[in-house]
Amino acid sequence: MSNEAAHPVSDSGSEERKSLNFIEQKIEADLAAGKHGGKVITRFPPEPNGYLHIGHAKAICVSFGLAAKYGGVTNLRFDDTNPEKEDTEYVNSIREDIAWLGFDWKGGEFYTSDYFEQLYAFALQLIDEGKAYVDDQTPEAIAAQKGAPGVPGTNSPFRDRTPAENRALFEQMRAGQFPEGACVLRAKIDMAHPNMLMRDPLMYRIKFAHHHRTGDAWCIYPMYDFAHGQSDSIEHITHSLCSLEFENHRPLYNWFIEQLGIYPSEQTEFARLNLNYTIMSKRKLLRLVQEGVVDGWDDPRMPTISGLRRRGFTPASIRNFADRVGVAKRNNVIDFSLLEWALRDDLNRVAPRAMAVLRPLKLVVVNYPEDQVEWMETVVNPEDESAGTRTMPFGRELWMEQDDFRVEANKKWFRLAPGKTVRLKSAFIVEYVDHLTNDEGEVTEVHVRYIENSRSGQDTSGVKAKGTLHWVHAGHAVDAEVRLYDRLFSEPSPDKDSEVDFMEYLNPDSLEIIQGAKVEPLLAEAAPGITYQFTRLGYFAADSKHSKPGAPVFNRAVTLKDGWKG
RNA sequence: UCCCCGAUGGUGUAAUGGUAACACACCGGUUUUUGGUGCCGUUUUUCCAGGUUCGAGUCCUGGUCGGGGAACCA
Repeated sequence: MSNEAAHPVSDSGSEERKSLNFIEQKIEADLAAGKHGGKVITRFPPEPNGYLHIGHAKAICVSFGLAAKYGGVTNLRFDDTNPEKEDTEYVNSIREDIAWLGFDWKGGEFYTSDYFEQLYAFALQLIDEGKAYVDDQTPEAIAAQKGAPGVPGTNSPFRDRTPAENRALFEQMRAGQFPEGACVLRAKIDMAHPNMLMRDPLMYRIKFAHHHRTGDAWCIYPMYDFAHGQSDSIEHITHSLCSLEFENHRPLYNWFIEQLGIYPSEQTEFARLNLNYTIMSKRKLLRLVQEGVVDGWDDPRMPTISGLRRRGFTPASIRNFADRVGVAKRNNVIDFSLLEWALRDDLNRVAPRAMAVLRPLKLVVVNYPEDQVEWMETVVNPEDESAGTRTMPFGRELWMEQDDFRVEANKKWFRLAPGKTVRLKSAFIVEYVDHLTNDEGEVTEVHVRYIENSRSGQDTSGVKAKGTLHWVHAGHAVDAEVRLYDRLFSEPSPDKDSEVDFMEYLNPDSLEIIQGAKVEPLLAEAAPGITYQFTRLGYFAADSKHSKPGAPVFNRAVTLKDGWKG
């Protein structure tokens, strides 16, 4: 059960929109030119070394979305060439997150490690053609020979080994006859190339590490640059979309494909998503988890997909967000408010409404019979008639929100105060009678009188109430814990300053836990996966980790927009 | 120092040589039994200098500014 299951959302972007982003323009040009046999196959290539975040969500929406738009498919490929960092746990979470977002990898599920044998054969091919060599130098020596931007590098003394010699050496590398670090396989390109990545880049290194899929079958592993393009090529990926940081890699990507004479996949780069008041680096997110600053990768304050899910975000809202963000090559920082807007926009249409009082204040309807309970009918969602109606118990003793009462108030105050009259949502209009205070001067109880013929839907009283309050019947109320979240960082760009640790910018008030909130009976069994609108408060979802039937724990996904300038 | 990429309101994204537009944010109004939603509206924009052209955000040249670029990471 989820908001989306109950209300299938037609995907955004369906409305006519003439303008195409630069990748769509390229694809249409390619299609028009009959390139790639008129096909569009994309891929999403996560390294299984962490959890997916909202930045990946954008990339997923772009790669899967574009393929779908042009009648193609998308492959999911786990880029697992570094066994020391990768794990099956991450593979599973990545699968779950992509599926939850609403995409399926019709093209298939692949692993770069599936291609290790093929990649090895490619390496031998280059060796035999004199385009790759085994280098016995230390990492330090190789780095020193790289030169610098503007300064040409120098050739390795091992650069001119014969193909036969290189082949024998490389075979020995695979056979485990050399220790880690003893040698590497390098492409023979140009040590004076202006692009540093073209200065005889490493293709293979020795690692006696256990791989999550191939186990101990290999002790040499290909580097990213020698694996990614060829993997795309093997899968006949037509449009390999990635982030800007790989622009400098494109010449290398093309070089390997050209030298090998294999399927000409093409790489196109676009700007990754940046969101203010948060961080996107996997390494930093991991630190938040490891240092216990948050409650795991799926803490509702985390920008991870699992965190957003736990917080109460819907897949449709994230897809819509990605759509609004757009695709371009310019570096960008998106306002967090756009994400919140996307959530509200979706939830306003699909979220069932419910009554909850976060900070309860006793409200006594003094002229209402002591033992009487009436079940008031109300709509489940005013934006969706098909959602129907439900009933809520009403009686003499109710809970109201502390924030909705003031002892002193001016004309702009629409809520309850001495002399004021308000509507109790879906029930009666009530007028102030008096209130009680304790020794500290705090208000402990508010007394009102209800107007009998003002019942919701059958109001003949003629009385006007400017404000409408939410409430819960005391006798039927269920206690709940409610967790209110604010942005995790108080600084728009927590990693703006390399001198300052981003942890310095943590927002100390990013989580507020409220015990003893009072919610209407139907919320007692609320299940994670469905996000409710708590009337006048915001959108809330039961917490998947801590909520239990009868003892619910709610996460606030986002507040309602508050237009009150009081 | 060299290579690559980018520059349009506060933030994003369009305009594909022909009136700079859309969304978010902001501000104001209106509707409302959610101070929500909806609806209407205000404010704010082409980095600089030359050039081509009847006409330049768009093309050319130079500059400025910003981002990326050396890993036995991806």
